Amino acid sequence: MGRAPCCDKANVKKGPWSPEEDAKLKSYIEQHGTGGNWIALPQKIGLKRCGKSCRLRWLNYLRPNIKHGGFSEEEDKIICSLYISIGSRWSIIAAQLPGRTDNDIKNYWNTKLKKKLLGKQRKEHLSRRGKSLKQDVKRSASVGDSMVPADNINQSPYWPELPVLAVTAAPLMHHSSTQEHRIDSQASMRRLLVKLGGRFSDDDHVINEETTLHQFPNDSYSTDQHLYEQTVYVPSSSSSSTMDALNLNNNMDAQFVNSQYTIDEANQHMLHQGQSGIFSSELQEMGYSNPQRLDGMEFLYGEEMANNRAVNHCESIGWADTSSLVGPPCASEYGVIQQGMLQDYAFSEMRYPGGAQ
DNA sequence: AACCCGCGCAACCGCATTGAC
DNA sequence: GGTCAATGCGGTTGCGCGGGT
Repeated sequence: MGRAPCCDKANVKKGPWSPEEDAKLKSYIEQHGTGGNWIALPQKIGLKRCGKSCRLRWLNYLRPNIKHGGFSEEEDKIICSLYISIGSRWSIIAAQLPGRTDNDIKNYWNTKLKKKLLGKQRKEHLSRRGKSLKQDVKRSASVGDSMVPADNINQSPYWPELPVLAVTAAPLMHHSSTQEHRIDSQASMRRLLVKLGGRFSDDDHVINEETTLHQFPNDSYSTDQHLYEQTVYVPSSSSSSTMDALNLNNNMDAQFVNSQYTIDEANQHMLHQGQSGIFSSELQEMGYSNPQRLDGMEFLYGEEMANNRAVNHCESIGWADTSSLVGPPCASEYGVIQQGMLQDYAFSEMRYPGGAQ
């Protein structure tokens, strides 16, 4: 029992749109609007197109103020940051980039940005691999031991130097203001993700975590507002409309869509928690003994992260609760992209061992 | 010149969600 | 509360183009 088709496929034209069709659709919508019914619209204009197709054409191409191509460095960072934060929710990401469509961003990510990241990842890997090898040779020579670097004995051939992340089972409860802020931010991010539709695999733990997170004595609006203010930046230029939207309802999605996400802040939050911990459990499930690998992503996080990671990778992290973030609609995608990158990377290593191309 | 291959992008497909009844 | 149609969304496909052989 299949799904009923949205239109009569036999009488519907498919494929690229002609300029005439574009003109018809554009002029009609500019004059009359969509009429709230995309299905009926093509018949009204006399287009042999599916309503969905018309909608897509309008949204992705004919709509005014659409930008195509030429993504800036800033936009790159926003896309990457949001992808890491919320996964492949392109419509939400697109809402943060005026003039960009979800389709455009999706294509850009799949064809360029992902590769760009992998390129950086690879570069970093090679440079550190070089350094590591030199050190290993030096060490082996001084110890007079086997030529096999001690670090590499238990490692996958394609993952020559992955730091091990120790994931703690419970949030850390330190009392320095920095730590408080850290845990606070972590909980904020987590809650934001939950509100965006994420969920946590260890729902049983969630209860415990909620009671453990003394920073959040209750679930009051003020707390949510606090976390929202922490994680969302409302640009002054559009503050009135955005604030209207915020005041009109408590729908976090709407708030998110109608506001500007503080990318840097979000990154800071995640990075201070050891953001890559998010992936750890899933990667471990996938059989990667050394899941902590974000090489090439450092540019998203800045020098601080790049440096901190080296220091922190053996420490317990306060992001432990979110390390188990899984499941639809977005959380699992962290793992997916990480998995994708890992697989891509491993594959390229198989083809070009040692990075020689 | 012909063919192959990879890339970028527009469009399609089908599932999920929403809203009206 | 259930059903169904419309809409939204993300993944995937297919085509055109340019570069390489």
